[in-house]
Amino acid sequence: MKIATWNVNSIKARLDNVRDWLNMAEPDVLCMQEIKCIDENFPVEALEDLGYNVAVHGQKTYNGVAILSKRPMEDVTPGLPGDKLDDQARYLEVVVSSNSAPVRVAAIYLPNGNPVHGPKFAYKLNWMDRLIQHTRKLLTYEESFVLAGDYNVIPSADDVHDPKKWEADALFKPESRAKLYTLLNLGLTDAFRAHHGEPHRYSFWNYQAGAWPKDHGIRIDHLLLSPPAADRLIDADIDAEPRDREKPSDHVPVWCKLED
DNA sequence: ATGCCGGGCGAAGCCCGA
Repeated sequence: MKIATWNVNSIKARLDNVRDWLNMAEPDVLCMQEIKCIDENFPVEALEDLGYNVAVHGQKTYNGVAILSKRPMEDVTPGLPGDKLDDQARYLEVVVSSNSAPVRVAAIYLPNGNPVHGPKFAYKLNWMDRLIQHTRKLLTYEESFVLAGDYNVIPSADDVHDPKKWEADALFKPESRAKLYTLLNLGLTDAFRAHHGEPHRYSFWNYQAGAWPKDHGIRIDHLLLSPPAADRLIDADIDAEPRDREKPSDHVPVWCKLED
């Protein structure tokens, strides 16, 4: 089962690119972030025509996540628990059926957190605390799950072209990285890193300053696997090809393959 | 380069992203 994550930066602006990639890569599941539309405006029919079931948790203008799955989805649950006042659409969880054990899949759009001196950074760290708490609960089920998304956290200096330039940024601040490590240290596996030790592989390149042709990127899109899912991990990679297309997203898809 | 692109909103120019 191939499971992918991609911050598409507006599904309306990216529909053609998304369709092309789905046809080429043929993932069983795609978690999308920053769809930037309300549920009613999500192109459900266009994606159903490609053979996908669709689950959407959108909002107007900003954020928004969605999950496409060729297999049936159950227990579709929008929203990260832990703060009833949080109205930002950044989390969607489903259970995807499989030939063996089903896989719980979450689409995650973790807050950016900049600027670091202010409420946005506090919101990011609090959101990560909620994700850690929720993950603790999921782990008690002892099942396969994949937390897939735009984490807006650079794990290490190997995951950024110029660590110095990013050291004061919310994506690379020690506080953000510490929370990511706390999450990983619960027993999760970074699917890409499990298959790739090489440094300087990126999932995001800024639109500005020729970041893509100069390969000035960062790795911030991750698939984090529970122990039973990690036992089923066959392969994982970043597919940078869509960044070279016309009207690209600034992020590219990251995927993993699990035994069915 | 704390805004160089790019998208939403809405119909100009601001907000936001990472």
